[in-house]
Amino acid sequence: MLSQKTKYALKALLYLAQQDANHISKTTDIAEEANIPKKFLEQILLDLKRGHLVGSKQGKFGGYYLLKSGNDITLADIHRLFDGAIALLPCASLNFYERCSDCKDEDECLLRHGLTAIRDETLKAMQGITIASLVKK
Amino acid sequence: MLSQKTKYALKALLYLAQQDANHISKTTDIAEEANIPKKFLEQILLDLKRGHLVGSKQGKFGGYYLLKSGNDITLADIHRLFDGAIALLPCASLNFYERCSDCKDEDECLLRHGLTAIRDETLKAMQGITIASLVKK
DNA sequence: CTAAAGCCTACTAATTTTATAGAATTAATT
DNA sequence: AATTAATTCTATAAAATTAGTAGGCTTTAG
Repeated sequence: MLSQKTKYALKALLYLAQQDANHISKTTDIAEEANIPKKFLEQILLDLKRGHLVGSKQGKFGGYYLLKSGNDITLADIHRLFDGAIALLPCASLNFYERCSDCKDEDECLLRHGLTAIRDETLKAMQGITIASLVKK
Repeated sequence: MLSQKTKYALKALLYLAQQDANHISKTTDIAEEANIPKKFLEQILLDLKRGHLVGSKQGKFGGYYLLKSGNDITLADIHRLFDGAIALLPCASLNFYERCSDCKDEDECLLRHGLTAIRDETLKAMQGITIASLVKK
C-alpha cells in the first residue's frame, strides 16, 4: 500500500497538472482542494521539488508548478521518491538494493528470482501510469 | 516491500515444500535452516495454520506440514495473509476495501482507476508465483 | 516596510513492526 | 504415572516508521 505521503503527493501532482500552463499554485489552494493537511503538504511539495518534479517561486504570489510534462512523471517515480523500492525485497531491487540480513547465500536464495520477476512486471505497470494518464481518467 | 514476517513465512513454506511427503518439521529445524528467530517463527506458523496453509501435529514428535500443494499456494495468498491488501490504496482493493478518509468523492477520484489497473496486473503476477514455482527456481 | 508566500529544522504522538517471555496444553515414550 | 518434547496462547517490550504539528527564517511583490 502507498503511504499517505505518497498518496498526497500524487493528489498534489494531479492538481498541478490540471492547472493552466504557467499557472502557479499556492500550497493553501492545493491543500484545500485535495484535502491534505497544509503543513504536511508543505513538506511533500519540498520533497517533490528536491526530486525535480516541481518548481517553485518564492515570496508573495509564489507557489508551485510542474517542472516536467505530466506524461513524464510516472507512478514508479513517485513511489520511489516517497515509499522507496518497488521490489518486494531489498535484494530484488534495482534502485534500493541491499542484502537481506537473514540471508545465508544470496545466489542460493529461492525467493530472489521469483521476486525479481514480480518487480519487473510491477515496475513496467507502474511506469505505464503517468500523471497525465490519470488526469485523462 | 514485504515485511519480515511475510518473508519469513515464505521461507518457512519453502522449507516445508522441500521436505518429503508426510514429513513433519519442527519449528526449531525450520528456524535454524531458514535463519528465523524461533519464537517469532512460532507465531508465523500459527498464523499460517489459521490461514489453512499448514497443518500441525502437537506433542512430542509434533510439528508442521503443508496442507495444500505448493502449486496452490500463491504469493498473493501469503501477501494478503500477512501484509494485507495488494492494491496501492484501500479504495482500490478487492479483499481489503475501505474508503480513503481524505477522499471527497470516490467516483470522481482520478487515482482509483489507475491504481485499480495496477492492482489487476500486480495481482495477476503474484498469483503466478507459487511456492512450487519458487522451489523449482 | 509589510504582507504573503515558500524554506527549514525540530519535535511529538500514534501506530506498526519485530520480536521476547513464560505458562498452558498436547501427545509419545518410558 | 511421570517425563519429555513439541505446539498453543497471551502478554509485554523495544525499535522503527508514519503522520502530522510548531515555529521561525527567508524571499519577493507591492
